[in-house]
Amino acid sequence: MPNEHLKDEPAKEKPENPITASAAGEKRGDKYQRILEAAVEVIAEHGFFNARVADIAQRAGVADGTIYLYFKSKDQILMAAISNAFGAFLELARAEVKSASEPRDQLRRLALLHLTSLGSNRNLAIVFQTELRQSARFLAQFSQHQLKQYFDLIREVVRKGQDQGVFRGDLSDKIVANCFFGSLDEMVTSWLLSERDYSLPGAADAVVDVILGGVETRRPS
Amino acid sequence: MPNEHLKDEPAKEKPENPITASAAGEKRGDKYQRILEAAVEVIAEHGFFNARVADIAQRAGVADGTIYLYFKSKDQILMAAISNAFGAFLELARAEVKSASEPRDQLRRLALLHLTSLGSNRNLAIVFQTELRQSARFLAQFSQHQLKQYFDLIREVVRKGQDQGVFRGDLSDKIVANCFFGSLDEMVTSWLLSERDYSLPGAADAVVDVILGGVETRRPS
Amino acid sequence: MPNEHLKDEPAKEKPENPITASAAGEKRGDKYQRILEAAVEVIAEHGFFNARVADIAQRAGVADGTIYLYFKSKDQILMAAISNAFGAFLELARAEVKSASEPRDQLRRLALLHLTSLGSNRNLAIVFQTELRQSARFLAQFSQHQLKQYFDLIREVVRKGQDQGVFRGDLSDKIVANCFFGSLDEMVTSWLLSERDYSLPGAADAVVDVILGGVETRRPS
Amino acid sequence: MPNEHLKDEPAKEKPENPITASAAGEKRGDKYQRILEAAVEVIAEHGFFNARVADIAQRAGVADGTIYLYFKSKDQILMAAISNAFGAFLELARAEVKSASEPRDQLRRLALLHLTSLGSNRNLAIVFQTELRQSARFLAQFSQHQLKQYFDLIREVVRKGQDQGVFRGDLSDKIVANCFFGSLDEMVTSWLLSERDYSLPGAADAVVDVILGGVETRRPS
DNA sequence: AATGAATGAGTCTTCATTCAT
DNA sequence: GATGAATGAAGACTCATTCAT
Repeated sequence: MPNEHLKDEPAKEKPENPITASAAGEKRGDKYQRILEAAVEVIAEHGFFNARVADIAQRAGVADGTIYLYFKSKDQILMAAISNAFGAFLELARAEVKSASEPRDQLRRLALLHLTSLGSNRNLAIVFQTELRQSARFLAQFSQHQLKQYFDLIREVVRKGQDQGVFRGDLSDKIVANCFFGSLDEMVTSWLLSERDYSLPGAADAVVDVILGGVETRRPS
Repeated sequence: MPNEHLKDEPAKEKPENPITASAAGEKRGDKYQRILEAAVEVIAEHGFFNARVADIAQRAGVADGTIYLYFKSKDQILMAAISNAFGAFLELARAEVKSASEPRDQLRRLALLHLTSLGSNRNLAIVFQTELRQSARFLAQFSQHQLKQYFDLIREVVRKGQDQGVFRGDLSDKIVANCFFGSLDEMVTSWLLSERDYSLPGAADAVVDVILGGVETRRPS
Repeated sequence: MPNEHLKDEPAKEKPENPITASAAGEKRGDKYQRILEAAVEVIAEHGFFNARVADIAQRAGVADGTIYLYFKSKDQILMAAISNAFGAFLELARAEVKSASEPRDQLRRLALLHLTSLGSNRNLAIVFQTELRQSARFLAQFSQHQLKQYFDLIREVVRKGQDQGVFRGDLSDKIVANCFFGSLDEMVTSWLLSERDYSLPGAADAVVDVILGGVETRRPS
Repeated sequence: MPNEHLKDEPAKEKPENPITASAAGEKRGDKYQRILEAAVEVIAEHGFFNARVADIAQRAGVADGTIYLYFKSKDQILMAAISNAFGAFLELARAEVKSASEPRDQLRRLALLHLTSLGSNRNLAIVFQTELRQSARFLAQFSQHQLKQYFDLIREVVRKGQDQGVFRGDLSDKIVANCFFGSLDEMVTSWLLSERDYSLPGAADAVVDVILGGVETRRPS
């Protein structure tokens, strides 16, 4: 488990695929991971509904039938891929929160992690941005559970900030979390649709600036 | 109905489904619209890929084959439905911007329109939140064009605010627009996934508060 | 054609496929029947589990998908084919019973009908002999219902004969019906497995002779 | 080979599974038999075509691949199971015939054996009633051979009875054998489809009564 | 213009069989 | 001999699209 990643800030110095990387580790053998990775690639390329199981198998270098030794159905592959990757991300996010104690700092780190993680794995980003919502509705279990945990993590930080008086107390923590997540999410989306000629993590500060600016209590100059 | 929000803005006095409503007008006859509306309903219910053309036809009260007198393919239906609805929304958004002159006011109005429009038509909201991104990738033309116009509208307001000195000049207008749109977008998404037991437009002020708070130049107290 | 077997039994003067024939009549259009007939042919040839839907479609002269406009599943085709044919046979059997009043005569006629019907349509006979029992277990509804009615018809005749004193009263009507049906059934099976170089209806008298001989009350010579 | 079962008549006092029992004997080792028995169970439960080799393997407590060390194919398993069981039954039947000399007595014993054997092993009965005919057509060699031998045995008894003048000479021995076998066969089938709340061997006398009654020469009272 | 029966290409999934260990 | 993971061929079924009426 690649969680020993950051004391101070070194995490951002080696940001390649923090999510996928942590998913490795031979869980259920090599093929399980290969299929999962192939699935993310193919789904990113064609979208879930246009992705053929045969393509995933081929890209994973296994026979079609082998897929079904590891997954019950095509749906399950998507679920597993998202859940797997998001679960890893969630761990990182929690570690990130723990690695700091000041709420503003914590949000800043979360934002950076969010953009770094997705910015370093385009395929995963695509799956997250386009398939996650689909699955949220149709394969409903997922987002209700894991995504909510991410939100809860953000909300906790917000509430702590409010308790400490560094964040405005007149805002719903839920709305703040929505703005925070939504802003980051949209950054990723627009980055995906763009030529991706700029650094996504590089925009983290600006985004945090905006959100924190609206959330912080005004310090009389 | 979250409409009693403004005093002297006649435009919003008939806000029920501002998007869909404006799409009416017998374009290419009654059936065209009926099919479009049926498509939004069915797609909202099952998702684009699980929506069957036969279902759309049935809900529209026409024969399967009739669909193809009006649309070239299933893809075209989704495109048209989104484009149609979004085009109407875009008009409203432009009118909203014109109806005010102060940038902060303009953003406030846009936010309210955004949340009111989607908050008053659940089906359309679903299609926007879940299918729009898919289509952005697969039926690519759309978002590149119409969604960009919406973004550009926001960015213009932001830039104007920066020029006038009411918004911080050190922020990229694009990033601000992303935060603005992303926040609203996430509000809608979380509202859809929730029990929808609260008023979406009612949250507009809070969202604008956060974003504007981070964007406005700090007035020395 | 084994039809010239009887002098004064008008019912049997047009016995070509009494079962299938009566099933005709454009029920649900031409294709429904064509598919059913094709199904019987293909199933007779390969057995139900080895029969491919595509083959049935081809033999019926329709597209694969067309099958599913008329039947819900492959199983349903078998069910329908058997039920359809057996229903028609059941009607004939009832008519046959009504056409005579003397129990021995009634059994004689039933036997002749049984052998004539299956003897004149080899494919149907195969399906009945080999697939009926399978379906009795797996598509259980059928035999529980229709086949039971045939048995009940036989048992009624037997009971009437017992009441009238022409049949031994010390035998269970169920066992007698089993012997009667089983004997006929086995005649068909062995005929199917043989070269079919003899007339099946021609054996009716002998079978009835044996069964009746064992069932009749002994008339003192 | 447990065939030393009857001197006079005790055979019927311990009728549990005469067929299966005789099949034992470590032919080609323990696993061969275990697989055969598992096959009968699984096939009885699901039917041959719905029975998976993996299920048979599991029930036999061996690995999937092991099956193929003992059998060439799935078809071969069915063939072997039926052949094995029927071969044992055939031996019993021959012994039964030898154990008596009077034709009527011989038929009576055969009937009792038939009903006892199948009545004491439901799974085997199912396989015989439902799969035997299938295999008769598709795995053709079998019934043409073994089943024919059983028929021939019956026919010999019948012919001997005719020669001795105890059976009517005007009946085809084949037809009589068909009636005899068919009646017994149907008894088993109807017993299987019923709740099996009655004793199958208990019906032997009645069946023999009917058949013999129709076959015996009438003794002038 | 409208219909809706018909089409048939496309794909997920199963499972008998193999073979490296 | 024994295993069981892996294979991949095969087939039922769906549904967007067409076209004769």
